[in-house]
Amino acid sequence: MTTNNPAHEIPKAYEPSAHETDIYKMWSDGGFFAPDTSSDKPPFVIVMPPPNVTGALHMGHALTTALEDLMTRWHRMLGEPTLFLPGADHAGIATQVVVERELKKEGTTRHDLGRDEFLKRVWDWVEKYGSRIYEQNKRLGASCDWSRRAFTLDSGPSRAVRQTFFDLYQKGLIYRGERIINWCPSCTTALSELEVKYSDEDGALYHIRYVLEDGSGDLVIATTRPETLLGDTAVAVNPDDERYSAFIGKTVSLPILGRSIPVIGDEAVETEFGTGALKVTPSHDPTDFEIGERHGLESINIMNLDGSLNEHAGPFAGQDRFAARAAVVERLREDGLLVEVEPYRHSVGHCDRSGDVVEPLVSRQWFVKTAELAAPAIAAVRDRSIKIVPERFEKVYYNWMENIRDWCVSRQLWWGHRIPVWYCDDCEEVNVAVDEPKSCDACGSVALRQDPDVLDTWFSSGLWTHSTLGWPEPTSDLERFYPGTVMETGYDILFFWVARMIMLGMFNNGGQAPFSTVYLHGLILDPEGKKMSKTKGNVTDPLDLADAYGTDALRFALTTGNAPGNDMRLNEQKLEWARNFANKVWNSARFVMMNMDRNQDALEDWSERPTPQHREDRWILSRLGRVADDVNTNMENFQFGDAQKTLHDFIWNEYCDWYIEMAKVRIRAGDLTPLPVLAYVLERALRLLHPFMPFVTEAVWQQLTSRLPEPAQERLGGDGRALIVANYPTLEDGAVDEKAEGEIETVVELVRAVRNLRAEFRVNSSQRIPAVVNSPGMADVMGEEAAAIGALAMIEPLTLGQAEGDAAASLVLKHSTVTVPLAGVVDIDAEIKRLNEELATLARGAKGLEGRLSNEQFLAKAPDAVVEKERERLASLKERRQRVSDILGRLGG
RNA sequence: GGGCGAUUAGCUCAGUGGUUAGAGCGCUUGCUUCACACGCAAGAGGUCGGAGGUUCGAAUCCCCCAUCGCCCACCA
Repeated sequence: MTTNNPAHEIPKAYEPSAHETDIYKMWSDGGFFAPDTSSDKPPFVIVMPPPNVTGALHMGHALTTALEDLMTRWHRMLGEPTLFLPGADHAGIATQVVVERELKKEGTTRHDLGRDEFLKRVWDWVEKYGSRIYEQNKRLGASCDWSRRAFTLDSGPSRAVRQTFFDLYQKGLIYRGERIINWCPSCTTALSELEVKYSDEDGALYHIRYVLEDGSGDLVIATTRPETLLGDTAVAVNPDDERYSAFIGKTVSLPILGRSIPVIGDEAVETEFGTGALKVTPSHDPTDFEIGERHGLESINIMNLDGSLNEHAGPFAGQDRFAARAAVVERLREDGLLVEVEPYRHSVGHCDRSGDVVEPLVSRQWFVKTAELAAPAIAAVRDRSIKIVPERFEKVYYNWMENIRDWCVSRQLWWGHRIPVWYCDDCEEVNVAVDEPKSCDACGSVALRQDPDVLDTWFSSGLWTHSTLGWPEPTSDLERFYPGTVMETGYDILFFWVARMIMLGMFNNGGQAPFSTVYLHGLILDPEGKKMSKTKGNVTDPLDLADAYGTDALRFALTTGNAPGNDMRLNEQKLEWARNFANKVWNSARFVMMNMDRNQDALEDWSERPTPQHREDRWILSRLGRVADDVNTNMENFQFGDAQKTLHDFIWNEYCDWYIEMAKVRIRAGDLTPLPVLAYVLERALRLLHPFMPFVTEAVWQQLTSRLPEPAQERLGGDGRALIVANYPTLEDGAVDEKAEGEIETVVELVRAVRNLRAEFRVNSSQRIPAVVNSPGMADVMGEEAAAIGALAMIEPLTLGQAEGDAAASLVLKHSTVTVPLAGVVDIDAEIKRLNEELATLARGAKGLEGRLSNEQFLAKAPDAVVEKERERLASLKERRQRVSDILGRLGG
């Protein structure tokens, strides 16, 4: 990092790559990322959603990191101990699939390797690639406490998993049962409801005839999965359906297999759908499973775990499910039992990971009883102990939580937390324990076998807010940093993760919610508004963008200009806009430092608010104070986009376009009093901007503050003399001066008016013109600012007073009238026309206001302040109208 | 079948009751002004998706409708 270069040697454009690495190292070496544990202030804690350990950083991660880091940095600068805790998730299925794919290339499988050898391979993989995601987050400037980084399979979080399982079991909230679950034949594991994604697909509705055994007729059923008829154990009709009520109690012969199955009546059957008769396959359909339970039907599983049919499928045993479907249909056709094949679009479930079609089937799995856990989690949001931003997601949360179903947590995988259950071979006792038991609790036998399955990845993720802090041990971190402050993540994992964290966090911590605010961000979409996905090939790598535009630009672009929870399209223009802003900051500093270096002798200590020498100084200081106040308010309300927009506009439009330009006029005239104000306001602006653009602000700040005497440097930057730990500005750092604000507003209006006239009359940009400013109430202001106005509007000479002569163009402003005598340039007729138009506009405005002010209802019901404001507006409009008609009179219009 | 969101300038988006609705990009015009062409200055461009209602006052609140997107839901 170059901190002491003379300003004229500073490059004209900000080059992110020349600074980012060094600055990050400086922060890291300085120890600024770790929370100050000596502080008495309540800490700010944000636990990073752990990315998949095998994954690469995508746009969603970049957004998460940008948002979490800006919150963290703001709180750090407020002097709060801040903990931004990073980590990674073992991501059960995802990781296992990746390694299995590797094995396949080598021509082997995990089964060939065996469990231990396979797990070794996965760990090797994690060793090799697991730190990639951390490095990527560092490139984004994440001010995480890396000394506390956690991995879900670390011993601490693993113990937390076993302890939670044990506690849930003790309270009867976890059980093992035979239930219908979603099975992925590719991953050969059970899935939870959430891991199944449904999509509408074209298929067929097969109408199949089931013949009554007493020869009295037949029933036609409709199904989308004809192969499952091999597992049918009944045919059901609605008991109120007159077409079929006579059949209830009879038996039909199951096509192909010829088994005798009963016709039953059940309310669940919709008379309207299909033929009104339903084949019942309790083993392979959730509705059928329930019907089976109600009627005590046998449940015949016809499928192997790889999706092929098993011995119960008779002639189709061994065939894959889709081949079997075709074969069954063919056989039905041959048997004359296929009545109709109706094209049919219906919803098909796919595995979230493999994309394979999911099969519902009955299987023995572990389930978490969620209703009891959900109740306090719902209450926590209702009583506002947890606030969801934006609020509309609370409704979504309630809806899901209030209809929550038991959570299948066992997975038939090898990579993950193995279920802490040991079965006794001798007495069949189920031993649930935190640590591996030596012998069976019931009979003392040592013939124990641990459950081969692992837990759903989201089970350990659900403990993340406290397992990372040492729970169940009563560590000082747990004591100090639980509950956390904000949980920031995408709305797409509200159910997967947030809901479960709230449930398990409260369960494990005596009902204490794991965080007080949930901030949900939207999705980053491609420029066409499409979701980014690998298969679509429209994925942009955030680090490529960071390379091209700088990390600050990427972060700024991702977090500005959209509201919480809304999706955002990202395009190059937006990144350019953000990059340009970083460059603007860089160059404004370059200007200030060049002037400081040039006038070193005159430079005073500007580390504290300088005494304003001029109206402009009072104005920019006042604006600084207001902006600081606005930004802090927006931050408190999680309106990050607004905070950044406010800063962008202040720095660019007010500080650069007006204050610097006005200051130039004085500096050129040899008045150096703007220098301390320029430096001070820039320094405070850098602090304000730091959470959003950490690198460029730190780079500039280091160079700027190196131009202060040592003691002042200390005072500015805290112990470390780094912006990252400087205090965040407040209203007091400026000083609201409404008078100065109003007066400069008038000056700005005047300068703009003259520029406008110049452009309209196509006055050569280098030609200075004369102007007369008539501003009775503001004469002293105009006098004092005359030099600046003259320079900025290219006026020469600037005369105060009443204009004379008629070959002139005039603009009537709020507090002044400016007249530019441009003999030979101004077309008087056109000028009269223009003024008449303006008169009409003013008259229209006045008429509207008069109407409103003569409305009794308005006077009676609107607040006094509003009425008063309208009166003032009307008076001002009338006064301006008078001035315009005076000018018209002079011109003879 | 429910629910949510979006619909505002050519494009991408801010803006939740109080002047004449804002920004960036793009566009037009003029600037090699000693911080910045990743720049400066001036400008054009909108009946805020449609209809109705509440209100002194509606882009903003309510009702209905339309289009697009997302989420949830066991109709085989």
